[in-house]
Amino acid sequence: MWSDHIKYHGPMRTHQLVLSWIEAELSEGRLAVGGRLPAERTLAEQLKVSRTSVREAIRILEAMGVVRAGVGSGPDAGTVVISDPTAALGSALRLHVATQHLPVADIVETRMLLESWAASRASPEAPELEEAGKLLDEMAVEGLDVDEFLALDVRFHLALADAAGNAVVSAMMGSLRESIQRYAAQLTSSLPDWEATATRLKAEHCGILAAIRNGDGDRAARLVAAHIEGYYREAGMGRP
Amino acid sequence: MWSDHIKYHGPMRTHQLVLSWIEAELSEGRLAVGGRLPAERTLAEQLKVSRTSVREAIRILEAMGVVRAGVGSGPDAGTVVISDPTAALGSALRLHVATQHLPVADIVETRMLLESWAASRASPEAPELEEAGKLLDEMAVEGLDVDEFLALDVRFHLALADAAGNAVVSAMMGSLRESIQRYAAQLTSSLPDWEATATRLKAEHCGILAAIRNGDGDRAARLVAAHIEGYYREAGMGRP
DNA sequence: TACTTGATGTGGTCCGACCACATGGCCTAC
DNA sequence: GTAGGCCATGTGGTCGGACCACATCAAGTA
Repeated sequence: MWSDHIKYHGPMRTHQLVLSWIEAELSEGRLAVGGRLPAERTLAEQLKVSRTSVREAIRILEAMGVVRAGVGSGPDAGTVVISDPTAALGSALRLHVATQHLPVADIVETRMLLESWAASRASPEAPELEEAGKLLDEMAVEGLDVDEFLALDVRFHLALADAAGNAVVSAMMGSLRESIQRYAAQLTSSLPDWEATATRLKAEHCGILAAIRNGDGDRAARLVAAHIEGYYREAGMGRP
Repeated sequence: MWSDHIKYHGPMRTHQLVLSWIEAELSEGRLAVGGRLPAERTLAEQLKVSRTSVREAIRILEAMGVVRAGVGSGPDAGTVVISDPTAALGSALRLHVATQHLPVADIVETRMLLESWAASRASPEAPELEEAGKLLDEMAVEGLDVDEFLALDVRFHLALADAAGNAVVSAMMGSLRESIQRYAAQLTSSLPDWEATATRLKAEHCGILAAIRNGDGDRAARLVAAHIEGYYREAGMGRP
């Protein structure tokens, strides 16, 4: 006798009570990013629950990227509210990839979708493009090893995603990259000629950035899609 | 002296050790969906940690939609591995919306992006379209109240997303809807003429489904985008 | 045969203790 | 008067043990 879209959650467990209290505090604005939660022992007493349950709730919030816990005294101590959606989505996706219920191919496809949309929407004047340009300069120097190059590559792509100005898309992009990072590194090691690939990637990066700066979103989107698709194809994904 | 893309995680906390053990078991295939974790007390003894830490790890996995914990004996008891990515993404997004760091407008925009992509990619023969058609029939009957209609509407849209065959996109779609469900319900109550709106929505649903069945993905995508955008505009979002 | 009852094993909750850590103020030595 | 060391305080982190509610199953009983 329950509506379809309202799940029956049984008797609420204690840590969920704590969770909803904190979520309410956030929604009502009594708790904001940068603010601190009451100390665990205090909160336990206030809510008439055990410290154990409070801690379980905080663990969840921490895993969700909503809170950061620090020991000791001073500015870094206590449990403070942060906002890192990428952390939550990233570890969730990684775990579900581990269960083999999220195919890596679907993640790559989703990444192409989000990233080409972002490229087509990015404003030519977005400040993030500055950052992206600087990253390209860093990638251009000689003697970079593979890991360094890849780290810069990640940041370049994230900067492009940020330039579209949609926080949800940015967070999802970041988490997708994170969830398949290990996998991607593995792919890279199987490339026939890394130097050649790196040169090509750099050229494509420049093309993408130029297209965005010229206001040609459609072209940028096409280039991004080709860029990503080409990389994974060259690395031998999908067609074993 | 740590590479850019490898974060230094300080001394690993005990529950994280449990977490990585379980994640490894999943990755190595020793633990799969439907399988059960060792009992909390057993696992604690195996890993030489306290039951508290084991429980914290399990709490996180539960919040991530990776396991389900059940008391008592029998088939529903114990901690069993499931796979519900939507749960994780949904609560994460909802929490971050609460912190006001994820604008609702960005979520709506992302939903439009994902859903129109799904419509353009859906195969005309996808079995999910059967389901979608049945849902349209149910929505056509007279005397449905608003909540019932909305519940069917959600399922219709999710069915379309599933028809594209990308698990990541499906999960993200579901979580986006979940995270703004309360908000959407609030919007709906402010509609000037619900009956008229419902009639229009039903007509647009039929048009979308027909376009997909005809293999006209581009048209379907355009219709979906207009469908969603029109709804939120009519309800007064964005342009106050 | 049908019912009751207890043993067993599960997660759920709570408590009290101790640890490591970081700060701040007090107290001492110079 | 100042500089240094030291301890009180408060934070999260971990642990072990206890008890509860619940569901099943097997043994005993009517």
